[in-house]
Parts: sequence; C-alpha cells; structure tokens
Amino acid sequence: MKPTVHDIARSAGVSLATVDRVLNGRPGVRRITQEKVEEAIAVLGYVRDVAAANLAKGRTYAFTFVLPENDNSFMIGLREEVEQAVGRSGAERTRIRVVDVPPFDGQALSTMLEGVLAERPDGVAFVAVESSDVQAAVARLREAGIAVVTLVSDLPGSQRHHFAGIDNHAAGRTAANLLGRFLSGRDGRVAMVAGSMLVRDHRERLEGFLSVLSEDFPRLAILPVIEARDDPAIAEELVTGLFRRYPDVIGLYSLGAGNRGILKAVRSLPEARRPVIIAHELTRSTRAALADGVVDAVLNQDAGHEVRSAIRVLKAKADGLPVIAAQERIRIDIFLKDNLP
Amino acid sequence: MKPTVHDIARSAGVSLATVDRVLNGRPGVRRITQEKVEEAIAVLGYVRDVAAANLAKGRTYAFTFVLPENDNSFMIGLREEVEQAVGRSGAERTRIRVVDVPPFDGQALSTMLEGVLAERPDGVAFVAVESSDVQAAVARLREAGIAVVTLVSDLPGSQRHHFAGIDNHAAGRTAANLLGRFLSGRDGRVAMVAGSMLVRDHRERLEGFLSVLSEDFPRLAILPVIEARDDPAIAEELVTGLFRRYPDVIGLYSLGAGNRGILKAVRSLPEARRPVIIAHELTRSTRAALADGVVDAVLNQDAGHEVRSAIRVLKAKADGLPVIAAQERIRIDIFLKDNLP
DNA sequence: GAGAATTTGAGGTACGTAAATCAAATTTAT
DNA sequence: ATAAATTTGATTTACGTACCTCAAATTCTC
Repeated sequence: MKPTVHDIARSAGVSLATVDRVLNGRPGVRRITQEKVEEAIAVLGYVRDVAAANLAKGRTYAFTFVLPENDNSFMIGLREEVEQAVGRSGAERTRIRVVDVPPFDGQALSTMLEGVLAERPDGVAFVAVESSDVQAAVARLREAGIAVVTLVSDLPGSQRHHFAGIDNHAAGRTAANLLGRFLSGRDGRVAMVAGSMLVRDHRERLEGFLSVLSEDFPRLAILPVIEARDDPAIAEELVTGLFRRYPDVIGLYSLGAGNRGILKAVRSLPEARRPVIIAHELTRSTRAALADGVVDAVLNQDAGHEVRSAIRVLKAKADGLPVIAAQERIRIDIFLKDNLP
Repeated sequence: MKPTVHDIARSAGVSLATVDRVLNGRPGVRRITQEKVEEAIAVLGYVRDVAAANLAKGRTYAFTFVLPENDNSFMIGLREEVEQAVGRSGAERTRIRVVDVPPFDGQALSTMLEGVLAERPDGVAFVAVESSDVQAAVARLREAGIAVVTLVSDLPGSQRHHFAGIDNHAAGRTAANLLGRFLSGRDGRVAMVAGSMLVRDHRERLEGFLSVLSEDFPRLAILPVIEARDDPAIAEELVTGLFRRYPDVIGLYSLGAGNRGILKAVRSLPEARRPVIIAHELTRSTRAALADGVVDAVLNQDAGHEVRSAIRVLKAKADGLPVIAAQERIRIDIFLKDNLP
C-alpha cells in the first residue's frame, strides 16, 4: 500500500503535526527532527497525494488570458481552446477570464495588462507584441507576484516566466528544407507572406526560413516579404498582385495566418503556374488545400496543447514550483495530405 | 462556488443518500425522485469532483503490459515509458505489471495472455502479433470482463477494445510522399526494409507506401521487401548485400526497427551513392543520422503518448466509460533535421 | 535552576464524495 | 385496513491531506 502521512509519522516516531510541519515548510521543527522525518519520507518512498492535498487546500487559481481580436481561423481556434479550458475550470480548480485586445498593438496590449494587474490574478497569459511598453507591463506584473506566460508569440527580453509556443526559428528552417527539397533542381523565385514583422513569431520564422534557403538552396531567388496583417482580404489582394508581377514564382511560404485569402489567389491561377506552397496552421482552408494538392505541407502548432501547457505552467509558477521543460515543449507538427488527422 | 452533492440534495429537496443513489446508479429510487435529482444536477451544473470521488473510492486498477523482448531502441524506449508509468502508478491509482514474451511469436503471446487471464487484472495491453491463437486469447480475456488494448501493432479482427498506436497505413503513405518528392525527377530503385510481415503495423506501412509510390511516382522501381526481424545485425548484413546487388538504389524506406544496422551499412557507402532515406522511430541512431544528413526524414510514434493513452483507455474501459476517440488518437510525428526536439 | 522560549504532541475540523446502516415514511398488494 | 414491499432520510465512517488550537514537553538563557 502507498504510504501516507500517518505511516511516516509512525516510522519517524513523531506526531502527525510534526510531519505536517516538515512537509509544508512550517516553522517550529528542530533540525534533527526534520531530518528524521525526511529520512522516513525517503525510506518509505512517500509521495504526497496531490488530489487529496488540493481537496484539503481548496485552493483555486485565478488566471487571465489576453487574446488579440484577430479573425483568422488560428486565433479563433485558440480562443475556442481557452473557452474549453474555462469549461474545465471547475475540475481543474482554475478560474479563467478571457479579455480582448486589438491585434499588433503594443500600446493597447500594455494598457490591458495594466488593467489585468489591478485585478491581481494569480497568473496571466498573453500573445506578445514586441514593444517596450509591454516589457514594462510584464515587469510590473512580476513585481506583483503574478505568473506571466507568453502564448504563441514570445517576448524574450522581458521578465515572462515561460513561453508556451513552438520554436519558430526551427519552423522556418523546416519550411525551407521542405520547400527546397520539393523544388529540387528547379530555378525560380520564392515568395513569403507574413502577418506582421512586429510579432516575434513571424520574424523568427522568416529568419529561419531565409537562412536555410540561402545556404542550402542558392538556386532559388528570394522575393521581399509581404506583410498582410493576418487578414485574408489583404492577403488575397497582395498575393494576386505578386503573381501578376512575377510569373516565375515557383515556391511560396505562408508563415502567418490569413491563408484563406492567399489560397483563393492561388486557386485563380492556372494549375501549371501554381507554386509549391508551405503554410502554417491546420485550419479548414489549409486542410482542404492540402487534400486537393494546392498546399504541399502545413506546419502546425497545436493550440490546445499550448493552452493546456500555459495553464500547467501558470499553476506551477503560482505555487513557486519548477516546470519540467521537456514536458512543456510544444512540437511543430508537419502535415502532408497523407497524414491529416 | 462549484455546487456539491449537498447543494443538489438541498435543491432537489431530497437527502444526500438519495442523491448518492442517483449519482452512482444504486437501486431504490422512484422514477419521479430520480428525475427531480437529475434536474437539480442539470440546473446547478453539477459535475462530480473526480479527485474527491477517487479518494473516497480508494479504487486501484490492476493492469498488465505484455511487451516483446526486442532489443531495438524503440522497444527499449517503450519499455522505459511503461516503467515510468509504473513509477507514477501510486499517484494514478494503478498497479502496472510488465511481463515479457519472445517477439514475433503468436504462440508464445497467446500462452502468456492465458497466464495473464488467470491473474484477473482489470486490463491488459500488449503488442499484437497476427495469429488466431492470440485472437482466441483476446476473446477469453474479454469474456472475463478484462479490458484489452493493443499497443503499437493492432489486431483488428479481434475483440480488443482499442488500439493505442498510429495509423500505419497513413504513415506508409506519408513516407512515400516524402520520398517521392525528395527524389523528384530522378529514376532508380527504391528498397524497403521491414521487421516482419507477421506484425500488422509493418504490413500496413508497406501497403500504404507501395500504393502511393506506384500511383504517384511511377518512375521509381520497387525492389522486393527485406525482412530483418527488427535486428540491427541482420539488417546490416541484408542491406549491405542489397547495395552490392543493386548499385542504383536511390531511395530507402526503413519501416521497422533495427535502424542502427541499416545506417551502418549506408554509412559504409561513398557519399555519392547513398540513397535518400526515410526511417521510422526517433532513436539515438536515427537522430544522429538525421543531424548529419544520412537520413532525410524520420516518422515517429511517441511511445510515451501511446503508453499514457493505453492506460487512460484501460481505466475508462474498466469502469465501463466511453473513450474520447479524438483525444486518444496518436499522431505521426515527422522530423527533419531542422525540427528535432 | 528558574523562567522564557522553542519544539512537539494530541486532537479536531474541513475538503467532496462513496458507501454503509438502520429507522422512518410511503407506496403497493391483498 | 393491514401487512409487505419499496423508497427515502438521517447519520456515520472513510479516503489523505491541510490547517488550526491548546497543552505538554523539551531546550535554551542567564
């Protein structure tokens, strides 16, 4: 049978109260007694029953998720995952609140974070925008003892505890590797469509992509990056213009959202002129495009994993516990038409 | 505040005991009373606190994992994941026992399953071998009310409750897609190395691989499959022989284990003659080969996910609860040198 | 060695649910 | 209408841990 606190009290020859004091770091225990208890814990292999402990504590965690009001499928999906987490919040002893901010707007984000600070939650998760205001807001959150996690897009210079998202540099490199190999032997231009260079995830993807492409696939000419603000309508217009200007685009890397618009523009091309496409995020439109061959590969970050990981980390940080980095690493999923889930 | 059984008792105007009877399907409640209670549950949005319930029940689940005594890295890794689950068993209210069987031996496996049956665990997980003896053993396990899950390799005709593994057909198709595109434009032969055609996972991978290759990449000639019993030494010998016989092998799909041997054989070739390689399972040797360019892509099934999923399913089945299929789907991970974890 | 300070013990209550007992109330059958 | 059967209520104990109080024992200080 699994040992309980009673067992270690008996084994160490002390009372339950003393075991409790040692276990929960309460004062009033001599060094010698503490060591006796700790030895008993080690010998019996005692591990705290977390479920029972939580039940007894009745602690709940108040977390706030700050999400951009983007209307692309990925952000909508992310929001849904957060909503689902809200739905589970009873079972997980969390109270999760969602607040909205305008996208790509550091000013608005930092103001919102200040507002969140006033409510003193136990933790905050947000999609970062690069800005010194945001950095300052994070610093103040941490000063107030609030756990801070960036979600999807990181803010490395800041005091955030953790980043729940993929390695975007690696994602860009992977995209370049696939695109380069799929185009092996051919000459032509490669285009890139991003959301905004203000968000770190897009910048990093681009960086990784360019470094591999220029190093390993020098026969491919690289066009200047297009910024479409993750908006399908803007993307469609810009990409249509791109194809008009450059008839020899043979590869396209869509590293942001708004794929719906990009794909619409591509589909209006004759089949022979359509480029090899690597896109990000498995949504309804990218999935359909994968299935019918318009898109060749999709790199995906699982929004559900990211949200659940963020919550686990916020809990751990709120309790001052360490996080197991390997367990919280978010993977880059690669989907071809043959391994669609 | 989250409603408790007390709240629903008060709200329904019945006693705690009656609520308990309804909640746990105990007899002795009139239809009308039951409906009152159920309405109160719905109105208040009550959800059972699983942690508290488990604490009160003190139920533990006895599970047995039957693992083949293969000494390739994947099986060793799988075994480690099971051991880790054993380590967590205290916290998860499970008692997991691991037993060994000789690999690729239906007779030995079915005998072992009969032995497991005698101990009447709550559930059994095993790596299937195709054989009618095994089918019969599964039928007897189910008759005895024991939950049965196949792990890594399935046994579809049998009565098993669930398969915890990847879609191997899709994996084979994905491998063919990648290999075909990486070889685009080139002519030559493609070789396949499997463990054994007796295990379903290898057969299915091969099937998927061949169907895509023959359909989408007709310029690639397909060599007969090599069976190396997932043994590095055997694989090395056979692959070395293969290269001697066919100098124009430009692609290789390693769909089983024993990659260590295959890679040794490949490394002994001059660089110019090395084929494009797609392999399965991210192990020390495939990871190293990916990093230095000997292997081009690795398809991986996460053994940890598989084991944890198997345990969740066994628990659910032991309690007669449904499983959420989408949650238990094991993904095919694709690794290139740029997205290694 | 007396007094103060610290350490320890004993015991209780609480968390939310499960499971049991026994008595009381209600319904059903005759 | 009465007995039998069924349904319901009231109450208790338990799971493993947290946290509290108060008294008793031990150690420390001068």
